Amino acid sequence: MSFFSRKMDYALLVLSHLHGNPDGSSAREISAKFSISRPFLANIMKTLCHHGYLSSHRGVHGGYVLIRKPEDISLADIMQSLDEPFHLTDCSKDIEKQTCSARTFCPIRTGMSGVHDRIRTILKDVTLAEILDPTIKPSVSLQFGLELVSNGIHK
Amino acid sequence: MSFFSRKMDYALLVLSHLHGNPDGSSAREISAKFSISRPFLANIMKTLCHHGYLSSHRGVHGGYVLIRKPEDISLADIMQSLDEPFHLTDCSKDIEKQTCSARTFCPIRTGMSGVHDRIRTILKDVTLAEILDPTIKPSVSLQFGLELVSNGIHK
DNA sequence: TTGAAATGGTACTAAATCAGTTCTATTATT
DNA sequence: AATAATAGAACTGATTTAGTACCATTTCAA
Repeated sequence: MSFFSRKMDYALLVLSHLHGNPDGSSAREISAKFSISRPFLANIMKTLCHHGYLSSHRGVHGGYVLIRKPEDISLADIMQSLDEPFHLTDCSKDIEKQTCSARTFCPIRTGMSGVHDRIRTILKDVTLAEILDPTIKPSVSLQFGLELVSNGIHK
Repeated sequence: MSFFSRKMDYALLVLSHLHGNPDGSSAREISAKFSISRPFLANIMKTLCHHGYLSSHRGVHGGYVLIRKPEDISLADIMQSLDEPFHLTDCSKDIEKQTCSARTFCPIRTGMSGVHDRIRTILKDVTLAEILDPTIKPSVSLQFGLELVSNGIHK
């Protein structure tokens, strides 16, 4: 198994694509471009919209627009929205709840906690902005706000 | 799903326990101490032995002994021995094989590769020595070699 | 010499998770 | 009215994980 689920991977693809297309794009368009299952991708985009990353517009020329700044979207955020929060081992959750039966004598508890924190730090520090390929720039800058988006897609 | 499989988690437990018990220990003993399925743990210990982390001794007072130095065992090593090498996404493998259909225009390829490397670095850098609870000292030092191990367990 | 306790090796199985599908409803454009 | 999009929910198939089961071999001790 991979560290990132396909949902996670596709979500990053969607967010990156939408960053490069500030006028918005549809599930059909993106699934075609990257040869990805359309309904599966559509579900992911619904979820991203639901969690406030995207705004949506229904109807014939509908689609989604990225409404959060890439610097404000961390990998940890996306993971939590689509799958579940990062945890190193099954017992990470038990430890938080103090239900691990070996908690008083577990020889790796402290060490694992350190590893957990180190990976978690990466996931919180790395944002979409860092993932974006620097050769791909948005065709219309978002810095002036969504009001400037040409077809007026909004939520 | 957790980042580390149970096999991985239990393996770290086994290695740590054996470090604290240089005379060796058996699957029965460890499974009892940590309330873990014995046959499952036994399989993991077989694998660890097979990959050269442990030596084994059959028979009534048999068991396993840790034969690699904790500083020489990285998390990446253990992961590779028990499950498979770390990879960030499914397409990590495709990228290596140049079979990703979007490789020429994938907007996240470079960025993901960077994240992959950062996590991989942690897994290669963190060793069993760092995981071990510093308050637990082996009762007999291994620094003089296995010949000194009291019951003469060897492979 | 026999029984118990350990590993060696392999194959198998049940449950959980992931990836993806299906269906129906609603909205908007042409 | 037809079409193309999202909204939402339930469902399914395939894969993976976690754990079992079995039998053989080795060793020790009574």
